Parts: sequence; structure tokens; C-alpha cells
Amino acid sequence: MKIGEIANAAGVTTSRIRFYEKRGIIAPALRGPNGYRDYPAELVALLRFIEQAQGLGFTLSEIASVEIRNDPQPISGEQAIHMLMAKRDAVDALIEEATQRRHMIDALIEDLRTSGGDRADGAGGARGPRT
Amino acid sequence: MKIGEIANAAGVTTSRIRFYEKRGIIAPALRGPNGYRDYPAELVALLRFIEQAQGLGFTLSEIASVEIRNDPQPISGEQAIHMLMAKRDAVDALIEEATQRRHMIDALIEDLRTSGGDRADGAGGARGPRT
DNA sequence: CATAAGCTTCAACCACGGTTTAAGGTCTGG
DNA sequence: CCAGACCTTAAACCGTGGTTGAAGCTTATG
Repeated sequence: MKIGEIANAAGVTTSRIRFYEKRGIIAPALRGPNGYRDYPAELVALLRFIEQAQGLGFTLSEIASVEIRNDPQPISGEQAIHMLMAKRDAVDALIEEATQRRHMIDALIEDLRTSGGDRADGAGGARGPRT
Repeated sequence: MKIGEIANAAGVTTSRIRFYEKRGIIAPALRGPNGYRDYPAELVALLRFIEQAQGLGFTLSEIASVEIRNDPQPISGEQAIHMLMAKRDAVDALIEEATQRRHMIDALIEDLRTSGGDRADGAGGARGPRT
């Protein structure tokens, strides 16, 4: 798929895709004989994932660390497994952090509900009288 | 409390507090006869709330619009609750995505282990030639 | 009383995450 | 054949969320 098709399918701009590629957040595309990028259709899902993660406050570096790209040069099975396991750990870390964030959100909601709009700073605590 | 005390208690920099004040994210401080800012101790909790919310991907504008100050009119926690619930849904979606990714990584690792490290590519989504 | 620490304002600078613009090359349809 | 759509790179620009620095005033301490 050409960059415009991918961009259209994923709902992002072409400039954004090029930017991601330049930053190593997505794998460099294969190139046709005309120099045009040729992306796999799977990239659409990855781009959506990136948007999701960004919406949750993850930086592009964080996202890049949990994402796996097609390595240009095949590496030994040992290395590949090692790398994949590192990626898996990073994904686990992301899931854990996201789960914690979820809990934090729940707590904030509960706090707001019980305090009846009294104040919004309930979480994180420390509401002593002023010093 | 003077700005340095507040900053110390909340674990933020003084410049950040001045920045927030300038942007209207926090209320302007009272001033002593010397011109020094004098903040209520409650600001500490608010600053922590701001950090939390930022970590969840909220922009300062979003926070400012939802944040509840010492205003006479406590603006509805309704809004905040809706915002947080939407964010919670987004977090859930991300967790699901990440979990699927984790499974894909596991499958790849297994693949490499059983097939002797033939190929090191694949990811982002399905393996397979580009479409 | 001197000196450091802490406060003031204002302006310049920075990283991040892109978008926009310029100057092309390529491909498609009438 | 050629206009317009789509692709290329490189570099300039932008909003957000701050940090850093200069220059000066105040306050606390030996």
C-alpha cells in the first residue's frame, strides 16, 4: 500500500507517517522502483495503536519501545528471541502501567462521586489545613 | 505558604507554578507586602492532581477546564466524571490492544523456538507479505 | 553588616510532536 | 500530450509545556 492509502485507512496524515518513519517509530517502508514507499496493510493497525497510546499520555518513545518492527536484516534466532522477550517485558510493563492508570481513574471518579463536586483534588491526598 | 514551600511540598519547580499561574491553570496567589506570592496549602493537592491528570494524557487546558478551585461556584464534578469515564474506556481499549500484542509476541517467540530461528521478522500485526 | 538564599519579572531557550512549504519526480485520465 | 493527483526530500515553522538566565529586591543567618 502506498503512503496515501495507508494514511487514508488509518485516518492520519502522510506527513505524520513519514515523521514516524524518520523517528524510527515505525519500520522503514519498502520502496518501489519509483522510490515510492510500500507499506504492509498491517501498519494501519499499528498507527491506530499509536494514536490510542498517545491519547493515554504515552510518549512516542514509550510507544516505540513496546512496538515491534520488521527488522531489515534477519538476525539469529537467539538474538531474535532475546529481543522479542525484551519487547514482551516492555509490553507487560505497559499493560501494568495502564492497569494502574485505570485504577487511578476509578479512584478519581469515586472520589468525585462521594465528595459531590466538593473538590477535584482528592487523589494523591494530603489535604491538611494550611500551614 | 511561599512559592518555594509549595513547590517543595508538591514536588514541582517554582517556575512551573509561576507558569501555571500565568496560564490561569491555578488561581493567582495573594501577595504579601513584599510582593511575594502567598499560596494556600491546598494548592499542594491541586498540583499533584495536575501531575496525575497529565500523566493520563490530559492537556493543561483540559485540566484547567475541569479543575475545581476555591471558586465560590464549585463547577460540576459531572463534567470531570464524564471526562474520566471516557478516559477509562480508552485505557481499557489500550490494555486490550497491548494484550493482543503480547500474544502475538509470544506466538513469534514460540515460532522461533520450534522452527529453529528461521525468520526474525513479523509483528505490528500479522506476519505475511505486504498487501 | 555582609552574604547567601529566596523572591520578583521578563525574555530567551528547549524538547516533543507534528504541519507546512518549497522544489521537484511520477503516474493517471481525458 | 499534458493537467492534476500523488509521491519524494529537506528545511522551516508551530503550539504545548515547561526551563534557564539576567537583573534586581527581600529576608534570613553568621
